[in-house]
Amino acid sequence: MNETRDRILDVAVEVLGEDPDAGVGEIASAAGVVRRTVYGHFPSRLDLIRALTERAVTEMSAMFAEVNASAAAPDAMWVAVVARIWPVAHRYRVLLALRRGEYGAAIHGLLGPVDEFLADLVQQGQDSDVFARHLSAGVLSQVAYGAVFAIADNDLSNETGARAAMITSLLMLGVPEPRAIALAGNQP
Amino acid sequence: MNETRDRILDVAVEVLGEDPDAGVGEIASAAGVVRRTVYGHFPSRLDLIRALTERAVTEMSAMFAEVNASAAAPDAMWVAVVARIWPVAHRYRVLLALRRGEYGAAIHGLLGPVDEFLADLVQQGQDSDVFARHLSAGVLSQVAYGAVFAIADNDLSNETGARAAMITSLLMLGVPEPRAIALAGNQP
DNA sequence: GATTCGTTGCACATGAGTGTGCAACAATGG
DNA sequence: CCATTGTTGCACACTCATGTGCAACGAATC
Repeated sequence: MNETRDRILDVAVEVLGEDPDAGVGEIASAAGVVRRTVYGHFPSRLDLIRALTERAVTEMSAMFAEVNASAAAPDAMWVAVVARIWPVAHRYRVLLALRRGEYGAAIHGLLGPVDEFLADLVQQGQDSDVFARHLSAGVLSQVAYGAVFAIADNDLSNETGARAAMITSLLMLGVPEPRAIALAGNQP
Repeated sequence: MNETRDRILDVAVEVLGEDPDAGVGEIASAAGVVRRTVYGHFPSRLDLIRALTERAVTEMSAMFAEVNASAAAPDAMWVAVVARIWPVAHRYRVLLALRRGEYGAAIHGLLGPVDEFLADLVQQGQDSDVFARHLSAGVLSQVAYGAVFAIADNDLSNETGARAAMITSLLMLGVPEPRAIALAGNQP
């Protein structure tokens, strides 16, 4: 039965979001299960976190593929990405915390595809003069979606928050304010 | 003799910057001292971190007072702040990590003055229509200087990095690109 | 030379988290 | 009814960081 396993993963992302150093015991309790059961599904705490991250990355990669298929302009694609990430951004903020911390190195690799896609998107934007070049595509993409998650963390995650996250990230990508506001107006 | 005590604090900010969960033992070794000695100066690990934070806040507050005395425009003051923070931004990135993690609540209070100053600065900028209002002054200031520290962390902390951090943070504050570039040109 | 002060090197207690082993138990389905 | 499978509830060993106690040691000071 994968039901329990799935519930553990669901709850783990939540608990670890609250406290990235939460123990297996806390996760188990929150999932309404005993610590021993968690070890039945995941040999070690690291395996749990790995499975958790892989799951999130898979989800996001699918979303990226969808957005990529739209073949829109880079800034419009960025807005589409933020719009789709936003509802679960607060949930997945743990990914940002996980790459620092104890298992940082192990997790960093799993997040590779996500980093790549965003860096590519920013690169395309820079190549077509839609995004600015104050920073390299790699760093700029990291900082920009770092800002999105930071806003999701500080602001209440409501509708106006999504707009604010879009506009703020677009601005720091070098998109002029009028166009940023226009793009944030019509979310797909 | 405060010489040892100071060295411990110096080294602690560095070691904790590498790994916010570093133990007292690691800090002691890095300071060329025995674990027991650290406890001689700081009753508990929390006391160490508190002293460390207080020291950093004191330093930054003095800098803020200086910048504030210049009575320049908010965007120019922001540039001045980033210019002065930059040389030690990589060193003080631990402060961003410390408010999450175990002692987050205890540290958060100490950082109050810093948050206040920056929020006030952004608020002034918004009041005088120099900064945009996609976000409240409190959140916007947090996200903006979060971006500065993120850039200091990812980019090599060189001269061009400082410019990039200024421009990026100014952009997300809503400063138009031409003015942002102009402001970043002449660092005091 | 005696004293003070900071440092050192242990030993020790404590607490918390990890991971394992094993027996019992409930539900599911052949 | 029986067998499989997942869960539970211990007990246990292990590691690791924290914090304390105490004797000894070295250097500077009186």
